[in-house]
Amino acid sequence: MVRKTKQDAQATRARILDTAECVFQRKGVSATSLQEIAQAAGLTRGAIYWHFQNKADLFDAMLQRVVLPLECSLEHRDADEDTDPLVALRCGIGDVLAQLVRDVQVQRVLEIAMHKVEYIGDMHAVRERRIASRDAHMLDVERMLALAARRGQIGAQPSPRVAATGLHALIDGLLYNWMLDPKAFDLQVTGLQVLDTYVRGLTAGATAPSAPVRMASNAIAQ
Amino acid sequence: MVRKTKQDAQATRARILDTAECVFQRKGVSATSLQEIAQAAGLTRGAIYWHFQNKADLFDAMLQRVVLPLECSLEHRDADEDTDPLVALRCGIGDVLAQLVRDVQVQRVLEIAMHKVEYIGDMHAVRERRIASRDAHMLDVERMLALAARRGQIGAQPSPRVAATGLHALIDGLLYNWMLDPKAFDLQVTGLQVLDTYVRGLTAGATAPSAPVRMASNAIAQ
DNA sequence: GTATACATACATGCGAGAATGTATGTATGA
DNA sequence: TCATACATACATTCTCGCATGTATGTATAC
Repeated sequence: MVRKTKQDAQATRARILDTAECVFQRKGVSATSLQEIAQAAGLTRGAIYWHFQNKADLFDAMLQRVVLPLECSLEHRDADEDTDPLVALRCGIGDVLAQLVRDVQVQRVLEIAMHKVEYIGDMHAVRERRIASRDAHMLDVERMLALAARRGQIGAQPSPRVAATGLHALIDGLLYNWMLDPKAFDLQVTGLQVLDTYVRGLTAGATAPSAPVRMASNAIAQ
Repeated sequence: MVRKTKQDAQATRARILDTAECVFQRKGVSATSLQEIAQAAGLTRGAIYWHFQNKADLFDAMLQRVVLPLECSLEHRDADEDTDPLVALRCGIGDVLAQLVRDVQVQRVLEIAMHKVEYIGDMHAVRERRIASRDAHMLDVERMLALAARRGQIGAQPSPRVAATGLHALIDGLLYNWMLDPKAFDLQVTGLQVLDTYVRGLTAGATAPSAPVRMASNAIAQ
């Protein structure tokens, strides 16, 4: 083949990532050779080794491409502090669920990250970043729950940290099980119902009368 | 080496499984060769091929050895129908958490099953059984929640199915995150607190006055 | 009791393939 | 002309599955 312009090269890079997503999802990360990805993308291994150091680097880039926007949308939600923290929380999570339901690419990458990769060796760095990302997100949630507690919207009984841990576990578990079998339940509907149930458990020990949070602003599209 | 008695052979088989657990945990399933397991166990590949058909068969046996007792303890809980279903639910989950905290072997296998294996190809059968097991357990939980709803202990608002899905997701997420970083939180304490919060969210819509379920019978051992 | 026959419980050796990383070739845009 | 963007070729290293070897337990016959 011939040398391309920089835009063409970026397109090639994107094509490699797109192809890798599909092959990884189908065969798992460790069972997929770079040769397979290259062939499926209509290239050779040389192209992959030009754009990425090795398979771990490729996997990392693939993950970042999807996860970064997702995290940004969450952090953006946390920004507004004048609004009701419980409403903000519900909206943020609702957005993530909605995005996941509608975006097939996010589904692919999340399925790979949860069920089609072994976090060892080269992937250890990826695992570390996963933990860091989780901690950051949990700190945000914890901060919002602490604010809600100060406002008397929820009780102080489970500490904000514990409450945040549970909330995060609930969402993680939902995603985990939905990825395992997407037709087992409706992620958006069930997810919001379950989330509301958990939050209702938190508001049970509230000092202030709890305003009905449900169905605030997350219209279930389509 | 020489031929052993049947008991010796069973010991060899167990040693292979024990060794496989450790190596799988350290290096991941797909990156572990049977040669490594054999060498770590002080044997050769011949021994492994005698006891197991291949790596998938070995992995399956390893999983069954730990999961089966765990499932039995859960189903045993579900048997008593005359007691309070919510109490029974809490005790059952509390038992599982306690067992997980105290048994290092269960921790190893669960970590492997969650983070160190890719569910594709040969492992697909394992994944299917994982789904089946989850469905069975969720049916049990759903049945108990339906009973609690009929008794007016919890509201009918989230259907038993949705409530069970959330409950299962909550536990799954807790285990998943704890396995990712065991020192992030105390599984037993946080787990029960979070579980109580969720159940409190269910009881919020109850018709009958809810008896305090907390601290019923799950003393946190040790 | 013991000799025989067979199954058991491994060890060892071999062949074939496949994946990785690197080194090198090559044609083009700038 | 030179760096870029790939393709191609090569050497090395594993791994798997099978086939075969071997020595012992075990049951049965006599």
